[in-house]
Amino acid sequence: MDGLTINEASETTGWSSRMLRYIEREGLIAPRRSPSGYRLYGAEELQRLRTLRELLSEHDLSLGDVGFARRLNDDRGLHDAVESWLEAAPSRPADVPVSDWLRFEQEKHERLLAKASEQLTTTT
Amino acid sequence: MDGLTINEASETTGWSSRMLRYIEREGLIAPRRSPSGYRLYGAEELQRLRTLRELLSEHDLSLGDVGFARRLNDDRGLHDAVESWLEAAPSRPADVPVSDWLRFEQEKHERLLAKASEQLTTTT
DNA sequence: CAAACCTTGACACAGTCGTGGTAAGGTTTG
DNA sequence: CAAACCTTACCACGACTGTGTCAAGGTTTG
Repeated sequence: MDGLTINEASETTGWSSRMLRYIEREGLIAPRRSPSGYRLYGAEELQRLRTLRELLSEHDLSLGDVGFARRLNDDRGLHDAVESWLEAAPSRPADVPVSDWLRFEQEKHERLLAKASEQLTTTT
Repeated sequence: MDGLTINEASETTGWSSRMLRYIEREGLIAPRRSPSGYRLYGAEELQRLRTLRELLSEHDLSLGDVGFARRLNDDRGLHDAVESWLEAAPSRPADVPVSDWLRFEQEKHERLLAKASEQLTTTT
């Protein structure tokens, strides 16, 4: 029997058995099965389970995020569609120079100040 | 005034003004602002808003998914981290040949059948 | 065969997502 | 200045996430 059962894997990885099944359903880590259907986690899966925990906490990701990244890797069509949409234009469009953007906040501030002093002086 | 205000953009894109603000907060489409802070949507943004709708429905994605894809594009460190985790091992490890995997269900089925007939014949 | 595992499926529950609405307050323009 | 916009911030609410627990039933092994 070369492989840990789900509860053994749970102990060495820190993931609850419930979460191990959940992770599998998300398509992230699917251990092989014994002839009777028991999950058998090998050294490789155990390592990946540990690094998965780090990946999530260090970059503030959800399991769904990683699952989506996997979809992007597996499905070229999806990857290209998303990629082309993203590249179609940056979130701050090219025709809006950074200077304008940065100036926005400042102008707003100035206007508010101007308005304020106006109202202080020209009390209608 | 070259640009539609949020409600005008809402009418031509189908997104509610509420969602346009939400989409902006997700980092997907940030229109430039008038000096007083009004959002001004240009032709490019309007087009992207329409294609965004298609992207989501055709590939069954969420706004969060696209936002995450954007993070992957913008943050090389994140991209590499996720990528290396994914490449570390396929969800169906190499040491589990497809044939084994496929055979699993069948064997399970056979075992169940065998068990059933056993119990029918050797009634304890 | 009984104890101690494993499996899938279902109920539960707090938290976040996607959406709408409302409130309090600037902006624009007749 | 009043109507009709816009802004941000908050409450609401169903649906999905992440997680636990329990139930009904197979597997393994002393």
